[in-house]
Amino acid sequence: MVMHTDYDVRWEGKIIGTVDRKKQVLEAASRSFALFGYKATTMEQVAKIANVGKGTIYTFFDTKEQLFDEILHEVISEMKNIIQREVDHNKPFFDNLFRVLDSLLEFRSEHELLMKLSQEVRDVGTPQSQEAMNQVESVILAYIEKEIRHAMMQKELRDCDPGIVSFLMFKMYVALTSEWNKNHEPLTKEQIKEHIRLFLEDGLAVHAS
Amino acid sequence: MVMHTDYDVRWEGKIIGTVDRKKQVLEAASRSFALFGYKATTMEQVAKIANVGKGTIYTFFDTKEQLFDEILHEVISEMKNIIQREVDHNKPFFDNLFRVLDSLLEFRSEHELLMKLSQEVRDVGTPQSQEAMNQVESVILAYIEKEIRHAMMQKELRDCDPGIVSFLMFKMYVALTSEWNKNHEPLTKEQIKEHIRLFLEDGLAVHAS
DNA sequence: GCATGACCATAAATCAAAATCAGTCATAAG
DNA sequence: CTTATGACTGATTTTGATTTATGGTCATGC
Repeated sequence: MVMHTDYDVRWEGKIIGTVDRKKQVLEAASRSFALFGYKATTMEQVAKIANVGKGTIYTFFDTKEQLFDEILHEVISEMKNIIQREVDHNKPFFDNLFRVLDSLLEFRSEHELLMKLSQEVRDVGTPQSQEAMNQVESVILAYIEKEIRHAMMQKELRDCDPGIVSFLMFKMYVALTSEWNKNHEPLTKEQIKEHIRLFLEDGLAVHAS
Repeated sequence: MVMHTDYDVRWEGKIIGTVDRKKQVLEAASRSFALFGYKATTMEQVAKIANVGKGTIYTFFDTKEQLFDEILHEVISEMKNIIQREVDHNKPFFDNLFRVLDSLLEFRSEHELLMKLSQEVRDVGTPQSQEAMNQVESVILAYIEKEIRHAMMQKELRDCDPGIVSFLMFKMYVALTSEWNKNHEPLTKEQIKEHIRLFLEDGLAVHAS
């Protein structure tokens, strides 16, 4: 069954546009979740922003949680697209890694939602935001792990446990991009990349040569 | 002014022992803080365990916080001792690092208190436990940073920013010893050391040789 | 036929009463 | 006399009863 979501907008009898109510709702909810987090976003507020009656939202989404999930999966999907776009298996592992990091750091809209959700996890511990962050984390970890396996096969990386190493790489990234900022001036993108290179690519020790 | 803390314990007129009330209080409080955390430890409880009146505690310590601080500084001091005992500047940096890690992981009593406090930070966010963990963290960071500077001078380590690198090493350690356990089976001490070696000493990349 | 907002049940915020606890001090013990 | 003590106090936290807010429904009207 296909549901109508488009309606003509008329003025003096003439069609001057169409309005996709579902899209309106999704956009309003996106902005609200990114701005206020999951808990502080109310369905009435979303309806107001979307210029729709509250009941209308429930013709598209069964619950608040489903609406949130749809938006979250959009974000995750967008992240996967970025990754796929940037990864080129003809190029070296570290090239791909840094290009993906760069691109991910660019995407404001994704970042705003994720930052707000991780703040909500710290401050109130909303289960839905907790769960959302877990999902995002596991998507990222799965990508890194896959790439590590590939690079290991290509003998670009040493033999290692991809699960543990991907976990460590992710934690390192989070440490540099967000935990460091709690007590220090934020690092530049260049500093972040340089330190990831130092640990992953070169190693810290001076080797006999 | 010197305060009495020792008293003779007599039986049928004969001295059969002495009791150091301050030591009793410190021991009781140590166990209680490690078992229940800062907030859930009450002064009355400490008095009960120590077999003293509540008022007696206040002849040695002005406040609950001061009592806690004294115990915390004992722990920190013990950690510094361990470090000093294990570090030998004639040996390589990574040797020292791993020996210190080993010894720190042994010390049950220290670990119990610190684990309880970090749980308290997550679960209730008691300011005193927050502050305590910050102090411990900065002691550890200061040690790592000092050792990194020394190793850099000895040309054992590459040129790097000691502040950022010590921060990353610490975060890596925490990731391996405690964050990993939230979703996986704990790693063995050997696995932990092996991965720290992989990242810090060797680097992950296969280098042309 | 579809959007809507008043409506309902439940979950969250509020607030006052009750309980707890850090810290004091008058008294007891030695 | 000196020191230990636990009943006491005021401030803070917990509790639970009441109010408010919110997710979700549905009868109405456009």
